[in-house]
Amino acid sequence: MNALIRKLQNFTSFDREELQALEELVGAPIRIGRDRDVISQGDNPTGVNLLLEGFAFRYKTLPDGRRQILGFFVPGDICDVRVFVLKHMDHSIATLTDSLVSIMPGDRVLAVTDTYPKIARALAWATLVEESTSREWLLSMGQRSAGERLAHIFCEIFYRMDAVGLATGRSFAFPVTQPELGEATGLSVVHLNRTLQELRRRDLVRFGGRVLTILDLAGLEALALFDPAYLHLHEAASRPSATLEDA
Amino acid sequence: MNALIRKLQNFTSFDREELQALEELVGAPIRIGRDRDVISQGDNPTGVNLLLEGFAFRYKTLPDGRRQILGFFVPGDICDVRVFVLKHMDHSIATLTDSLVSIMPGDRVLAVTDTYPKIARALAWATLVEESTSREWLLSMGQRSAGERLAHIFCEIFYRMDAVGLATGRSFAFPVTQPELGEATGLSVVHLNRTLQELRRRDLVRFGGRVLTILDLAGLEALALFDPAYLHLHEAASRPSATLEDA
DNA sequence: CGCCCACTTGATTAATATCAAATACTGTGG
DNA sequence: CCACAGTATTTGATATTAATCAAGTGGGCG
Repeated sequence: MNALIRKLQNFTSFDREELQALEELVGAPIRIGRDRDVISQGDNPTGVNLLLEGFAFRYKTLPDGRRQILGFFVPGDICDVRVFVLKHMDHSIATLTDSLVSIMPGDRVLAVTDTYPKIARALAWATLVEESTSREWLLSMGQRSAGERLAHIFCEIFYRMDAVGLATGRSFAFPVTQPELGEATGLSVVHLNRTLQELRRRDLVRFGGRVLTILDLAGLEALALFDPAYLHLHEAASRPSATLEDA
Repeated sequence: MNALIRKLQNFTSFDREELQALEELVGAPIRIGRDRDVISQGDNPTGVNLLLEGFAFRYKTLPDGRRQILGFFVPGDICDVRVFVLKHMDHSIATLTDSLVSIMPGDRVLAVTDTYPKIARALAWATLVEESTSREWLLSMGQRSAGERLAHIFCEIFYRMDAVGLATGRSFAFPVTQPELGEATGLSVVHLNRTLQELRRRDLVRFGGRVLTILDLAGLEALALFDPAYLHLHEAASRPSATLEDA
């Protein structure tokens, strides 16, 4: 079963027919090497990108080269379902590792969401969760200290990896380098390194060789002021009023 | 003509029937006083909020009281069309001044978007612009210095006010206090104040008495590394492939 | 009048960036 | 397998940015 389905099942459950439709939505996967753009700022988006395997991130740059990582993609994540409406991408998406990406043709997505309202709603949920995550990052950048910020990212990735079944206990692949973590937290590499060492020294995490292990989840969450509510996991969609899947 | 229509016309044009439908979508306005929540974190969203008059902002708080302003609303802005899908608001929206807000019932929005695909697409555009803005803010918080950040917010608000016809030359109402600007930029009040004084000293802006005047737009944009592309203004939607208004 | 803010200034401290350099690690060509 | 180049990680020293502390001014409002 693919990671997208697994992820959407955090929101709702699907019957056999819906599962079939979702499976068929995912087209031929494309292999993309490490550190390559999946789609670049300025491009005219033609399809909906889905990350099947590997890791990726969204980023934006300033004309002088400064780069900010806006969020990470783990398997099952979608690069914005309605990206079509705009003529030009206002940011880029790049791989962190060799990845398997599927480009879902827009008309196919449209057909499936027209036929299966529950799928439409689940995709809308995925988009809203991403927006919510982006808001939480903004809160982090503006108000959390370096240590809180880093701890918060670690907590988030853990919950997200766990939600798609990719965590082994409290350990999981997180193939990000320290320069990249610096760009995600808005810290210089040097300061990020020292901040990370502090988390290690406090026995909160182990991080090295592309694997992150959370040694003390409660402690890490407390430091980060982490509240998983913003990820909207396990929100069974039972509200009849939640029918606005198409706006 | 209301500000919502004016705003959506940055994306597309409407015929008489569509204009009528849009007018009817906007229900009885509700007056809300200054510094009050329009909707609060944890609330179950019941309708789509539209700001007709006044100013508001989206914010999120940490348990210890630190608050981050995530973005500003100017007249015509919508507080996320698909907010229904989620059970609980993950952030709050509050007024900056006495405001006029209309709550559009979800089923009415649904009916109109079902009947008028162009309206559906325009609303999707509005949502995507907001997400794009949120990403630009994240870039600002992570990579721009204090001065660049403040200049960038000033540029953004100017373009947005201008787009809904609320700027007089390069002057417009921006009734935000310095403590609030501090929460928007992630700076302490003291540092924000000094940063603002620096912009004044360089004759880039005049700001006081709730009115912002941009004295040197080119200079302010250069300092902020501002590129209005992320606001996706004047993007006439002519692409036939842009039919995914409902996902 | 008196209080609560908003705004401002100065002094000091804390957080973070920058500069410089050494050590490891990774993949590549020979 | 080894040498090498290019990163990534780490450390120390210093500079810059921004927060905090403290206090004073001024406006709006009950």
